[in-house]
Amino acid sequence: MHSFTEENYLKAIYHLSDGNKAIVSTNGIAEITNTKAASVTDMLKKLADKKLINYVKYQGVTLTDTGLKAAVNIIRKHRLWEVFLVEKLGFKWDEVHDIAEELEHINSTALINRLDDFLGNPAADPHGDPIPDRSGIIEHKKLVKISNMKPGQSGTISGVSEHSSVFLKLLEKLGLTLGTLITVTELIEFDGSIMLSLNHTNERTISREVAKNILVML
Amino acid sequence: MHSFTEENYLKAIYHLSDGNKAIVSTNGIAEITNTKAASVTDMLKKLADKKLINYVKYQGVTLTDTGLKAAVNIIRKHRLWEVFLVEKLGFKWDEVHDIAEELEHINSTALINRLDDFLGNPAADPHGDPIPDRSGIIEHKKLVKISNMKPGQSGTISGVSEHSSVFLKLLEKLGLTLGTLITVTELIEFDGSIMLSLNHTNERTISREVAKNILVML
DNA sequence: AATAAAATTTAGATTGGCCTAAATTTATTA
DNA sequence: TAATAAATTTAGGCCAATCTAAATTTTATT
Repeated sequence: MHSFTEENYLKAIYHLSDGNKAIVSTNGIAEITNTKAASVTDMLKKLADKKLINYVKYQGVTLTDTGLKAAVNIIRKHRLWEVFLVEKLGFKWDEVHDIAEELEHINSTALINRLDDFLGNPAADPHGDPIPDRSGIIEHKKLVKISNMKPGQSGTISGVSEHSSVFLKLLEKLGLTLGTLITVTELIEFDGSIMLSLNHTNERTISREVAKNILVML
Repeated sequence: MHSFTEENYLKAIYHLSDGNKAIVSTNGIAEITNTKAASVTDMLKKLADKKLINYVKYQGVTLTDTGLKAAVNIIRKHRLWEVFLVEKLGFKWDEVHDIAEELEHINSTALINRLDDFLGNPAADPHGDPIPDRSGIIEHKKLVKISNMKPGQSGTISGVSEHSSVFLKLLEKLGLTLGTLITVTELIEFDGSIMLSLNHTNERTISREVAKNILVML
């Protein structure tokens, strides 16, 4: 289908446009693909020739319908493989990203659909990100950052917006894993940090930076 | 580690040298890698520079210890993935080769060792080929081609030396799958075809060509 | 042993993906 | 709004992997 590299660009554009068709910049793409802006420009021309993106010189890019479909399919594969790695092979949630990054490029619809069934058609990956179904539809849950919650509000941790291993390990250590019930008890005015209760039993104080990356279902 | 392409060359050399260190020809490699001899020559130089093969111009190549190790590791991955596809995802034995061909290049020792455990450390893949253990040791069973059996001899079908989908589907149709007990009842002198009984119940006549590609444990 | 055939290698080019340095366009700010 | 800064693109090159056509070496055959 598309080359390994093309797929990575499509995925990058998808992520930068927040899963939609927002305009994305050359430098933004360069940053998350670990390449230089000049290389990105080259590739954008190729992707535009293939009608996967709309590209206007100096103005940025958006995904076409075809491009979006392709990107969503890669996301689907990535997330299903992550579920497999955690649920079946016993990896931790902070260990699976790099491996899934490779597996997502395996090209077989039969494989991915069977894998989906084997896993019981999961709705979300180990980080709470929704898994597109085989027709490419994504069920977006309305989640709220802890940093946007008011004192007294409660909810269940249902996602994270930062996937680095250091961050995920920290959450684990703090007991802030998916499914945990939290209540915001206090906002610390001085530095914006936030006090929480976990499952009505433990207390935690987390920095604003951490709070921004934890998503809660109210 | 090594590039996708390098891995495919190593695998090709491995197969052509019968899993050993026999001398392999440029044309032979070109044939199974679907490239031209000139391309092979280029790559052989690179592999020789990296000490993965011993290469003497015009004389052919052999794998070095390092090269053999790398090749065996790819074989291990390929065969474990095949087991996964058949045992866990429900693919048929004639459907898994191409997918495993892609999966074998995924680069993670942790992944493959966990997969091995998840599958119960299988000794052979769905075609009966032995799976190297994590240290690279392969347990070779002494198997005999049906075409080399004498009338009256019995054994259990334990492998095939041809992996094409047409061949495997034929075996399925004939009931000549792994584990089937067969007895050679007669050799037909005219065309070399062979009469068998299956599990002491059914009769089958197979061509010499088919018989050559079925391996039996006596 | 000489010659023809087959196998292999070299020469020279192409394509995909990437780079640096220089040029151009857009955005910012004095 | 003119000048400066930032973002982006172009120009020109590099490397991996491939190819065709021509040259060379080995093998097979008179």
